[in-house]
Amino acid sequence: MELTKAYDPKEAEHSHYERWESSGFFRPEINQDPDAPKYSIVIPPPNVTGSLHIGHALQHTIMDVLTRWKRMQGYRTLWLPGTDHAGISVQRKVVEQLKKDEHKKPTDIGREEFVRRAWEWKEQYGNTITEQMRREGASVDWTRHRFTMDEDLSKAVRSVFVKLYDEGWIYKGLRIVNWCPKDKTVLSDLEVKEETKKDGKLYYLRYPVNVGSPSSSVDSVVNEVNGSRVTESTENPEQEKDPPGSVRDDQLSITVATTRPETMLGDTAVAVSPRDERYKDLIGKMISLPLTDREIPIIADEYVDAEFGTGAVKITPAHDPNDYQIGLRHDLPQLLIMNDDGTMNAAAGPEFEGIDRFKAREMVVERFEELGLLEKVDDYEITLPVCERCKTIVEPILSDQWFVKMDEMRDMALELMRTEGAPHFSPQVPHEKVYTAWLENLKDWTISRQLWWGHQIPAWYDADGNEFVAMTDKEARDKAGGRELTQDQDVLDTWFSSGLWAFSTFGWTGSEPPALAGGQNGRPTNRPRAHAGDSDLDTFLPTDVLVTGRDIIFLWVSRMMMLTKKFVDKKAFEDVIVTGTVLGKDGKPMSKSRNNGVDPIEMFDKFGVDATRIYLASIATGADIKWNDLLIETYRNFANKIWNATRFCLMNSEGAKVDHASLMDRADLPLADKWIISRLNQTAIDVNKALAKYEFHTAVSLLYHFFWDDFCDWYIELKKDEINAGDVEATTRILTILEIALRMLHPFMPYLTEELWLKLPGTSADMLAAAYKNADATIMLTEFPPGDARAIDAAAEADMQSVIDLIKKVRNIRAEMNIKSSDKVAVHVAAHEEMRANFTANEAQIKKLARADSIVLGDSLDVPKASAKAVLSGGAEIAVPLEGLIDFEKERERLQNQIDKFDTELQRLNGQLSNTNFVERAPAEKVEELRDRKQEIAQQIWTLRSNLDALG
RNA sequence: AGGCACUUAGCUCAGUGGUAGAGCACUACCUUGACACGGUAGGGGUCAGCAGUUCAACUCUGCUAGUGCCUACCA
Repeated sequence: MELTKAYDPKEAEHSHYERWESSGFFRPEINQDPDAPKYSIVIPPPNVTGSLHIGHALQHTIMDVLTRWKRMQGYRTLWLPGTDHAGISVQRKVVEQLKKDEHKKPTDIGREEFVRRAWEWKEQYGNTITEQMRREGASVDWTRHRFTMDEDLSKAVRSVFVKLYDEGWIYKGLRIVNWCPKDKTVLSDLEVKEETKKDGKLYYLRYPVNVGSPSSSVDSVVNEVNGSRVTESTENPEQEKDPPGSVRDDQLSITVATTRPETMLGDTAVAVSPRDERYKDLIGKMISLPLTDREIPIIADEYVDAEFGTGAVKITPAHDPNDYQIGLRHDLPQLLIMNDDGTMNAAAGPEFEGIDRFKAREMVVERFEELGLLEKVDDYEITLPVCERCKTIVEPILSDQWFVKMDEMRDMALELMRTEGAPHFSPQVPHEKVYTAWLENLKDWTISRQLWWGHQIPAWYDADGNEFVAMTDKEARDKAGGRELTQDQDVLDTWFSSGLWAFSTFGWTGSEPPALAGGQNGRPTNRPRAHAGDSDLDTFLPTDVLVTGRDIIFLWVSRMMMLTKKFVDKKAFEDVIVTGTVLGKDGKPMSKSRNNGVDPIEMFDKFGVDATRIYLASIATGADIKWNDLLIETYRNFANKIWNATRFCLMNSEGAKVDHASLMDRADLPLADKWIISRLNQTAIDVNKALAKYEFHTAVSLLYHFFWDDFCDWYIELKKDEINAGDVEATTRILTILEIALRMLHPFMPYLTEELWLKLPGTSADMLAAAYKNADATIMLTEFPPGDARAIDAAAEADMQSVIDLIKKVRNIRAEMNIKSSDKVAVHVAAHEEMRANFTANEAQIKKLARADSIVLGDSLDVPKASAKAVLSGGAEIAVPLEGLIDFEKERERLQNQIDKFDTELQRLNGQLSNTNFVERAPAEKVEELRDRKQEIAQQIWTLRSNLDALG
C-alpha cells in the first residue's frame, strides 16, 4: 500500500467521524462487558447562539482525550453533549430578526408567537456548534443530546422550583437588583461586570436646609464648620485632604457628593455619621430637596464614613443597594424614578419625565448650576457596573423579583468540600480556595428574568395577587380552588436550568423514577459497576469529571454541585478540570473589539484537527497561553512525521503484519528491539500515569519524544537495512510497535491514527478490546496500551545508550572536522570486554549510522597521531584516524572544549565532596553517586588531556 | 482595599531540594531510497532582585520590583 508523501489531514477527517457515529462507537451501549466500570462526562452546554471558539476547542479536546482513553481502557463510557437555551442571547437574536425583517417589536406579535419564532430560530441556527463539534472529532453520544428546554429538562426545572418554593428556599420580594435598561431584565450579580471609567465625575450638590426655628447652637456649628473648612477654590490643596462641611451661613445647606446626580430626584434623606461633630446638630432637620417639592430628613447612620467626600450622603433607597438598606433601617420611603428602559418616570417630576437617565443627569447638573447649588465638579475615576452581554450600564433599581435563598445550599457545598474534598479541582491551587471563599460569602441568587425565551416561572396569581406555585397551570388552578389565574410573566435565569444539568440530562424529572426502572430519587448508589438495566441516572451520576473555564466556576459549577446534592443526594462530579485562557497573539484575552481572535475552524483547515488537538492538549492544565501558530505547526509536522514513519513501514511490509506475539520472546531479540519495547512500555506506563493526573501536557511530551526521538530517529534508523532487505520478522516487529504507538496517540490524534491503523496489515476487528467484541474494526475500540513493567529492560536501555553515545561521538567528530558525509571513516574503540561485545553485536548499525567502514575494538587505542578522539561514558575511549583530513588546531580546540566542560563539573563535585557537612549529612547514596561520578570524570579528563598532549 | 498567581534561552512555554529542558528561531553541514512539515552537529540561561532555612535552593520561607487574575467597595 502506497501512502502520499505528505500527510493531508482533510483526507483523514473526511470519512471516519460519520462511520464512528453511525456505528454507535460513541455510545456506552457499544460496551458488551456487563461488569465494565462506567466513565461519564457531561459537556458544559454551549449556547445555541454560539459558534465554536478556541476555548471550546481546548475543553472539548481534554474531554475527548479522557473519553477516548477511558473507552479504550474498557470503561462503559459516556460523554453527553447538549446545548443551552441562552435566554438573553436568543431573545436578542429574535428581536433583531423581527426588527430587520418586519420592523416589529416583540409586543407587536405577542408572547406566544415570539416564543414560537425563538424555537424556529433555534431549529434553524442552533446547531452550528454541534456541527463544529463533529469536525473536532468529539466522541459524544449524539443520541443522548440534550437541550435545556427539552420537555424532560423543563419538567425537572419546574420540579426543582416547586420543591424549593415549598421548602421556603425560593421566595419573591422587593430588592435592589441589577437592571439592564437595554435588555429590560434583571441580572444576577455574576452577570454584571465592572468597567473602569477614567473620565468620571463627582458632583457636589448643595441641599438647602430648612431653618424653621434655627437654634443658636446650630448657627454656631454652622459657623465653625464654615469658617474652618469651606473653600470655594477647587485648587486649594487643603480641600483635598479635608473636604468641606458645606453648610453655609447665608443659606444653611448641606453638600452631598454623587456620581449619579439624576438620582437626587429620588432622594428621600441625607445621611451623616452619628459621630460627625460637624453635622451633629443638623440631624433631624429637614431639607427642601431642589427640583422637587419634597422635604427630606437629615438622618444619622453608621454606614456613612465621615472621612469620605463631604461626610454627607444622599439617600436614594430605590436606586442603590446601600441606600436601600439604610432606608429600611430608617423607614424611609422608596421612590422609584425610572422606567424599565432607563428613562425617568413621572415620579421624577414633569420636567424630567421620559428623559433618558444620562440626559437627565446633564439637566439636573445644569439646573443646580442655575440655582447656585452646584458647589463643584471633580474628576473622579469610577468603576461602573455593566451588563456582561450588551455592556450597557446597569442601573440598580428596586424591583419585585424571585430569589433563591442560598445559605443552606451553600452549607451543603461547603460540607462536601470539608468532608470529601469534593469537587477536587485540577489545578487545586488556587481554585479550591477561591471556590470555598466565594461560597462563604454567597448572597441570594436572583433567578427571575424579564424575558419571554426560557422556562416561564411556574407561579400563578389570582385577581387578588395570591401566589400559587405548581408544576402545571391545572395543578395551580386546583390549588386555587378553580379560580382564574394568570401565570407569572417572567422566565428563569438560564443558569437555573444549567444548574440541574448534571442530573436532568440523565432523565431526572423529579416526578417519577426515570424511565428505565430502578433509580429512586435521592437514593445513594455506591455500586462500583454499572449494569445494563440501570437508568442513566444510576449508571452515570456522579459524573467523573467536569471540564470548564474559570469564568463559570461560580455561575455554574458551584450551583450544579449544590443542586445535585440537594435533589439527587449525589456529587455532580468527582473532579473539576479548570482550563486556562487562550490569549490572543498580543497576550490579551481574545475579543472582537481587539480583533485578536483565533478561529479554531481556521486552524483545523490550516493545520488539521489532530495537530490542533494535540497542541491544545500540550498546554499545561490551567495555564494561560499566548496563541502562536508556530506551535501548532510543530504538531502539524509531528502528524506528518507519524504519517511518513508509517509510510516507511508499509513500503516494505510484504509478508509482514501486525502481530503482538512477535514481541513476546524478548530474550532473543536484537538489542534495538529489546530497547524499543522497553521504551514503549515505559512510555505507556508514564502516559497512563500522566493522564490519570490530568497532566495532558506531560502525556503529549512523552508521546512526542517517544515517537520522534526513540521510534523515528533511532529505531527506524537502526532497523532500516533489515527492513529494506525484506526481513519479514523485523518488519513484523516494527509494524507491531507502530500499531501500539498509534493506539497511544489515538485519544489525541483520532483521525490520523484511525486512518493509519486501518491501513496497517493485520489490523482487524479481532484486535478490539474485550468489551467491544462485536464492533467493526477501528482503533478507537482497541485497548489503550497499559504498559508492562516486565518489558522494561534496564540492561538493554544501558547497552543502547552506549551504542547511541558512540555513534553521537563519531558524528560529532565528523561534523567538527568537516568530514564529507560521503567519506567513510574508521572508528577505533578502546573499551572493556562487555562493552566491546555490545559494540560487536551492533557493528552493522554503528557502521551505518556513524558512516564508518570499519570498527576496530581493543583494550587500548593504537592509532596515528592524526586522529580525533573522544571519551565515552563507562570508561571507553574512541579515535577516528584522519590522515590528511585533520586540522590539528581545531582538534586541540575540540578536546579543550570537552575538557573544560568536564572540568567545570569536576570543580563543583570537588567542592561538594570536600565539604565535610555534605559528606556527613547527605544521604550516603548521594555521596557515593557523586564520588563515582567524580572518578569517571577525572578519568575522562585524564584521557582527554593525554590526547591533547599527544597532539603536541 | 483584600486575596491569589506568575517572572526560567531571542520567542512561546515545560520542569525539579542534588549536572537547567522542549519547540520555534539562530549557526554549520546534508537534496543519504519514510519524511526539507526532513536529517546531523552546534551556539545560547547568575532560572526577576535581595535576604533566610538547608550539607545542598531555580525548587522551600520572607521581603522588594514588575505583570496578570479574582473578590469587595466606591457618596
